[in-house]
Amino acid sequence: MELTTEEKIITAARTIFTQKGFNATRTRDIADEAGINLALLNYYFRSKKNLFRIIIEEKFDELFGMIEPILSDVNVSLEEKIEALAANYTNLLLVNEDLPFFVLSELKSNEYILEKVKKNTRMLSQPVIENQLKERGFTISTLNFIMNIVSLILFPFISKPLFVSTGLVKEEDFTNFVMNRKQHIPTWVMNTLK
Amino acid sequence: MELTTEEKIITAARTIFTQKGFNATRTRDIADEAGINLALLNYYFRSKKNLFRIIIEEKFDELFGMIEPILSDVNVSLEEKIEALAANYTNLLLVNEDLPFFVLSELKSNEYILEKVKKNTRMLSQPVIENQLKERGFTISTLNFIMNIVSLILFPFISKPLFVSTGLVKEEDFTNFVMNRKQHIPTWVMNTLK
DNA sequence: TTTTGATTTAAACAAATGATTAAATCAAAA
DNA sequence: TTTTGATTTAATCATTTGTTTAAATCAAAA
Repeated sequence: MELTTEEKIITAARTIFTQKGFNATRTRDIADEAGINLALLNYYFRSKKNLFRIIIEEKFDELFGMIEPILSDVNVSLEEKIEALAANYTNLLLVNEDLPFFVLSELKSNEYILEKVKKNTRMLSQPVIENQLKERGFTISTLNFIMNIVSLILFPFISKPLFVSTGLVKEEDFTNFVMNRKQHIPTWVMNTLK
Repeated sequence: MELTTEEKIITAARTIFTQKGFNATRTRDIADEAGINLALLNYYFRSKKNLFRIIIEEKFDELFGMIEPILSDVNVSLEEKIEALAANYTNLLLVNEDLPFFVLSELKSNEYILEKVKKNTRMLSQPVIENQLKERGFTISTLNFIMNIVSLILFPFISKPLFVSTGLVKEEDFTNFVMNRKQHIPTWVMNTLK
C-alpha cells in the first residue's frame, strides 16, 4: 500500500469514529489502527476534534448529499424519486451500515454538526414535492411523505442490532432483507397516498 | 418531596443516563443532579455499572414490554394491532423522547443488554401475525410488516434532532406532528398490504 | 445519656486519556 | 558529505473520572 502517514491516520479515524462515535473513540486506538505513533496524530491534525471534523464532514455529505438533488428535481416523478432514494441509500448503507446511527448520534452531542446542518438547510425541496403531490391529488402532507420514505429506508439499518439479537433477522440474511425492501418501498409508499 | 437518598440517586440516574447514555454519563453529574455527595452513589449502588443496570432494565421493559402482548393476541385484528402499537408507543415516547435512541445505542455497546434481549427473545409473536396475514390473503412477509410498523412509529423520535435542526419540523409542532401520524399509520400500513 | 449502626462528607487514589515535549531519524538540498 | 527541515519516537504531563477511605454526623436503641 502507498498511503502516506496522513492518509493512514484518516483512514483509521474513519473506521473507528464511525464505529464508536466521537466520545468513545480513543486517540490511541486510532494510532494503533493506523499503525503509527500516538504523537503523530496530534502532529498532523492538532487535535482529536480536528480530525473528527474531517470525518464527520465527509460522512455527513455522504448521507445527506444525495437527498436534495433527487427530491428537488421537477423532472423526476414521485415514483422515480422514491425508487432513486431507496436504491441509492440502500446501496450506500450496505457498505456503510454504521452511517445513519453515527450521524444521528453525533447530531445530538456535537455543537459543530448542528451548525453544519443549519447551514446546509436549503433542504427546501419541500415546494417541489408539495406541488407534485397536489398535482396528483394526494392529500398527505409533504413532511409525512418524506418522513415515511426516510423511515422505511433508514430504520432497518439503525435497528439492525436489535433485530439481529432478537433473531428476527439473521446476520447473513440482512443484505437480502434490505435489498428486497428496496424494491418494495416505492410501491408501499405510493400505496399510502391513496 | 419525600424521596430517600436511594430514590434521589435513581431518579437522577434515570434522567442523565437516558439523555447521554452510559459512557457519556459522569457519576459526578448524577450526584449533582441528585443533590447528594459523590461517594453516596457507590455506597448505595456499588458501581456506576450497577446503577445503570437498574435503569436500562426499567427502560428496556418500557420499550419492549408492550409489543409482545399486543402482537401475539389472536383475538386482536391486524388493524387493531397497528392502532394499539401506534397509540401506545406514541404516547409513551412523547413523555420519553430519548428512549428509542437510548436503548438502540446501548444495545450496540453493552454486552449485558445483548444478553437480556436474547433471553426475552420469545418475541415470537411471528406465527400469530403470519397466520393473520395469510388468512386475509396478504403476501407481505411478517418481518417486513413488523419492520414497517416499527419504522413508521419510532423513526420520527429517533430522527427528531435532525428534522428540528433542518427546520422541517419545529420543536413546538413535534407533538402535533406525531399525534397526527399516530392516526394515519394504521391506514398507511394497511394500504401497503394491497 | 451513652452506645451503636447507618448515613454522609471531604479528601485522596489510580487508571485512562488527550496533548505536549525533546530528542532521534530520515530524506532531500547544498 | 554536510546541512536543513520534515517526520517519527519514547516519555511525560495534566485533566478527567470511577472508586475508595477514613472520619464526621445523625438517629434510634439501651
